[in-house]
Amino acid sequence: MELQPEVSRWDVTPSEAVELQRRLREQLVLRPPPGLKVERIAGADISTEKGKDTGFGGFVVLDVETLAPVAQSGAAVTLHFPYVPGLLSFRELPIVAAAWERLTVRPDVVIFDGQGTAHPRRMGIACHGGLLFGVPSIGCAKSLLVGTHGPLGEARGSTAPLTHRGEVVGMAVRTRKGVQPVYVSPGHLMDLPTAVELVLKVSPKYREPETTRHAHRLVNALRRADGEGAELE
DNA sequence: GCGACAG
DNA sequence: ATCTTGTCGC
Repeated sequence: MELQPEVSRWDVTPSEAVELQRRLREQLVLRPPPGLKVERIAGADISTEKGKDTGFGGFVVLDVETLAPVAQSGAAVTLHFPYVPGLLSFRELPIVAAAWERLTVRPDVVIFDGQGTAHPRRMGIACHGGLLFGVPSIGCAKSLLVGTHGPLGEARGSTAPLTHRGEVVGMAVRTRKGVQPVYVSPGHLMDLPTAVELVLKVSPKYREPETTRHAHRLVNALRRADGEGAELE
């Protein structure tokens, strides 16, 4: 038996998970690979059911110019970690990883539904996922975990730096006029300006990125199909 | 000790 | 996240 790499170690207690995050963050690279070209961008998400312990995860890869889906994958995995603020990756990544293994088309960037560096230890699910898959990643959350920001303009594209303990850890971004902003932060192999630019690019019409919207629909469909006795791949 | 707290 | 119906506004 070989010891699992720390980046894919899920059999930990909440206390051990916190220590693991402190070590993993040393491996983070907060800048894009030189000459990064983004042609395909993916969204990852999971769906769970109230009284059950099965999680349905999936990826949807989009052409970054047309935003048309070019590939997708899904997987059902038993949940083994509770939802604990700050430790979301330990609950969701095992499921997302199973779907990643079934994804045949590799995206250039992955957008996660949650925080990147806008996290107590700068190791949100987007950071952990980027490290795990070795892919540039972005965190785009619907609400804040940590940090504060000043007011931002009403227009789509308006931004306001998100600060935590004296550091700029992300950006509040208005992706649509008249709606609450989303919170963007780099995951791995990514920087804040590039993350904000990409999120705006894939969110031309609605508050959330098209990647997230597609992934969310996919995993919910998988969950419902499973409940009806159907078997999907 | 109290309040906050991604999904 | 999930549980749920109608309802207010562009």
